[in-house]
Amino acid sequence: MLRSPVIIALDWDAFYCSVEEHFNPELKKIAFAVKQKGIICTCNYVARALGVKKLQLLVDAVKQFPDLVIVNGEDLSRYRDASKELWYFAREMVWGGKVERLGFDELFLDVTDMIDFNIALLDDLHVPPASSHPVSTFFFRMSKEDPSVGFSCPVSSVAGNMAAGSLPGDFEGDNLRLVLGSHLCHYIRSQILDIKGYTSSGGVSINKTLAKMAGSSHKPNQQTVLFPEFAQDFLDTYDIGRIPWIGHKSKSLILDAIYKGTDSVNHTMEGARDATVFNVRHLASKQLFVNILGQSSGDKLWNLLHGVDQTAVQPTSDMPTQISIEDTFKSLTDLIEVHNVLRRLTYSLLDRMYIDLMDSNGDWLGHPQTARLSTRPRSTGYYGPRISRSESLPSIVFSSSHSRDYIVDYLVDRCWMPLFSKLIGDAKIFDVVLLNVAVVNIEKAPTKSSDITSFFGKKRYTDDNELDVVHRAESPVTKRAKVVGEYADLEVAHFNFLGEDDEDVIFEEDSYDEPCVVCGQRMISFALEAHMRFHELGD
DNA sequence: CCGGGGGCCT
DNA sequence: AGGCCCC
Repeated sequence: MLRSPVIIALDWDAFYCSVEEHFNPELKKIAFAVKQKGIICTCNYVARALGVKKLQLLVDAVKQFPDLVIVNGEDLSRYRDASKELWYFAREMVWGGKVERLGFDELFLDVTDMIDFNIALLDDLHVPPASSHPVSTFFFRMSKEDPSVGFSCPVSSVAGNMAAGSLPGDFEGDNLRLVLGSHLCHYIRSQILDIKGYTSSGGVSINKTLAKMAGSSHKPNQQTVLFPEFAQDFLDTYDIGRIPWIGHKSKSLILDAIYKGTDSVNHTMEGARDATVFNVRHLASKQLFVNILGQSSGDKLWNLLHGVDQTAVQPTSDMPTQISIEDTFKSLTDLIEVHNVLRRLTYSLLDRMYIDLMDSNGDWLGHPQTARLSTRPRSTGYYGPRISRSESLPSIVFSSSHSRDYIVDYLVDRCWMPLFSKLIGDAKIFDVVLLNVAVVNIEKAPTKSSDITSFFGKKRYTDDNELDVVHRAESPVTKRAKVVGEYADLEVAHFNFLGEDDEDVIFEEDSYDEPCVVCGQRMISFALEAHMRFHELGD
């Protein structure tokens, strides 16, 4: 018999607010909201009790709630750091590190292996069906190696809520696995609260979508298990637009297709078209979905309506696939202003690269290959589509021998401004409401920290072939050496750190002037701030 | 009056 | 390069 996966979805409650409360505990007692530009992006539960809404216009909110405290949340650094910290912490507890991050405040945990292992232990105990032994408890092991690591839980009841409030027909097989999953979820949430101080909502089910929806059904600081036998009933009352992965476009296409024959008044009237999962399931078909959404999306969304979601938890990589920084404006028409904004954004972008792409030794873990500039013309509206242009990212970005100011100026003048010209066309007259600078196509640097260092440590550089291998492995650095020419590159710097070949090393002495107070590593001064964040996050 | 990100697919 | 989706 095929066993179902056990998936836990976690969602940090009012995340940006929790982070702000972490920095300023006094906020816990008062109603406050986090704003970005003219919008309330989230608010704490004290404020929600008063009626403050997420995504409410700031002007409306302050008018309606004069005492509402407003915190600016346009700089995401603290939220990103906290998000990473909680993700790392959760990952420690999940075997194989199977944890996927969605946005800053949600995680999917594939705990199937942990459940399998513990179910086997439970079977060995010959515990009879729970109904006949309602008090039987079980020690859930969190470690395969150390039998003392884990927690005690009852196997005769679930932790937290049950979706639709329904007890399953039995507590065996997949149902028992979910019961154990609910206790594991509770334990993980408790650890996160006790040690990190963040409350969360949890969902437990047999796939990502059901787990996520279950978790959303009881908030905040609660959890919900959804047994597969109730999944269809649970889903049927939902509007299809509330199913994760069914967005506005898909919903609209689906409803248009279903109600194609109906009169145009009903078409445009809100609420005239029944969009419940139940209704759509009965009026549409898999074939219809495939026809209007394409094979892969149609198939996927049709399955979702039936509680079927085959997508695996994709462990989130330590390396982001892109890094972007943006700002929005009412109107931007002056090239000098654009230049100034791009300079500011580029400073932040470099910071982000030092934080997310450099290890604590100052070595690059990944090299973005592409620079992308996006904008939004005001002519297509504040919610119109973005347009973008890309080009190869100049390798000077990875140079440790140029000042940060120099790199910023280089990028703005040689990269972003030419791309901006491409975007606005020949007329040179423009009005844009958004600028976004990004580095994408991030290639993983060859793993060097242990392997290559020990290689350098043991070997002399007498074997040309082996040296060749090293050079080829570090091709991004080699490429940079061609551009930089007279300056030393990272490989040379490495030789120097290892006490090799001091004399032909040429780099600005000031560049490596700053020792880290934690580890003593010397590095370029402008990377130190980012470097300290690594220590704070425990690498 | 108009969030700042991020991922995957086509 | 853009479109969809998520938060």
